[in-house]
Amino acid sequence: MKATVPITAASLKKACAQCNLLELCLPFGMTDTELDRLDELISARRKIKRQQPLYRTGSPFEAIYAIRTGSFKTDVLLEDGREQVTGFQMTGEILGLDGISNEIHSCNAIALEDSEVCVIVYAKLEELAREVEGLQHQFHKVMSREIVRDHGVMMLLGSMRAEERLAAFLLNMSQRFTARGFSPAEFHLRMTREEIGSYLGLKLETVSRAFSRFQEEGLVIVQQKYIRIINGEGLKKLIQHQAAR
Amino acid sequence: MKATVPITAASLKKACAQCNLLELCLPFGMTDTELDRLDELISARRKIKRQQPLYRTGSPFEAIYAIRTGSFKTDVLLEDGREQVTGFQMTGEILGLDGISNEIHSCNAIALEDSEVCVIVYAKLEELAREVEGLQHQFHKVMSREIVRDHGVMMLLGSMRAEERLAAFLLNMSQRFTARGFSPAEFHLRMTREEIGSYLGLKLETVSRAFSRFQEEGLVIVQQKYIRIINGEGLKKLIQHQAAR
DNA sequence: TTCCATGGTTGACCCATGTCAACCAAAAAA
DNA sequence: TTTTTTGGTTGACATGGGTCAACCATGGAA
Repeated sequence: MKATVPITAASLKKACAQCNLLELCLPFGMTDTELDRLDELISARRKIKRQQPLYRTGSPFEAIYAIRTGSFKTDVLLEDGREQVTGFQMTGEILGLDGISNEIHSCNAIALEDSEVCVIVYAKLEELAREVEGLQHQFHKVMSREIVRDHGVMMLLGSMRAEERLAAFLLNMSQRFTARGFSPAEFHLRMTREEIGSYLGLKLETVSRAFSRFQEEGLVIVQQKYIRIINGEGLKKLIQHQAAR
Repeated sequence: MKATVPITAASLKKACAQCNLLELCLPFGMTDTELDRLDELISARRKIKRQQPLYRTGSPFEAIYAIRTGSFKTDVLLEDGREQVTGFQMTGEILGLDGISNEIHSCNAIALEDSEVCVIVYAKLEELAREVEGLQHQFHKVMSREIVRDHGVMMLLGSMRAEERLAAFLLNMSQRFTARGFSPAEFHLRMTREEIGSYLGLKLETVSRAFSRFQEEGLVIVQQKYIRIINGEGLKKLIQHQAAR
């Protein structure tokens, strides 16, 4: 909690109502009158430096977080050091839902770049959700969406081959950048090959080779973390038509 | 909805308060006074025959379900026919949370044996959760637990080798049977090798071979779906000490 | 500017798991 | 009962992706 910046009432007034991430974040779909009530919800903002944790496995759960700027990864570690990246999160997305079940976080959330989050104290969220129907509903949707997303990742990990996984990953990133007003075809990845590999259940060499093959086939242009999608349809076909494994 | 059995007020009065699955199900941890209010929540029960769907991908979402008897699998299908089993559910566990996000179910829920569920109309649940704090809290915990569980499966799929996955699966089943008052060491699996394989991201032959190897090593006794765990510690060690892959 | 550290690429080789096929066992159907 | 179907086991072989190693590129530090 060290880097938490408590914010004056003035600066956070209309925190959500004025935020340009409204459409992507927890308050999506709420009415204006409902939105006004959200001002009570954001108690503070917090800046996290690149590579620093927002929270760690085992730390007590007291808040969830909405990403204002930057991006994160979440991961789970095994005793023997193996790491499984369980997700990459971008602006407007919610972190910390894993903590509700046991009042302890069950994964690490690490900033991929210097980032800022809105701190949503969970007790306050529950309280407000009981009064504001739209907030309750949206919060449930956010949790459900996370479950659906996780099922998609299981599909990736359990049933797809290396190139399909990477193609699905790129299309997913593209779609999320698009939703944030960036180009669907051109973006900078914030994570390393190793982190992509961990997420996709592959070794970094395999990720690197798949990128190279995509480039050879004219599907994308890759320059380290810079990605340009040349043939998005080709990537989609790769996923659909590839033989079962 | 065809097989839904609307139940008379009398028969469902105290539906939850009297249910012996209380400790495993949604109402866990609620106070007695809170529990009394749950009677309004269970609108009907529904019987599902083995192999029949409780709901399907794409069907409109209107309720979640608590399993009273029997068990289910949930799966996601790709256009090309590939199946990913995303989970196996036992008594007291909640099905249908995937539907909240888009008001459409995003997976299939199939009965592994003749089963019965309590139908919890979602609109009613939200309504009641706004009034009954304990219900709200428990519901959030159930969703969060599902997210944490899914992360565990990602760990399995992304970072563990075949035998580790199966060992983790067996230990998980054992633990869940135990929680339901059955033997930790002896149980009947309700799913086929193919379904286990799909869940674990393996082919059924690989599952079968891993079972055989466990048996050779004296860790378990396997007779088709009947499992007897001889050396649970051995299974645990298998997961912890196996070299990274 | 040069140096160093980190991250990325590529090649050669290997092994865990997939594929294909035969056969067996149990349960369901006739 | 016998027959059929479905599910499970096992073997032989193939291959996708892992492992190990060398090298390259980039960006930050000095």
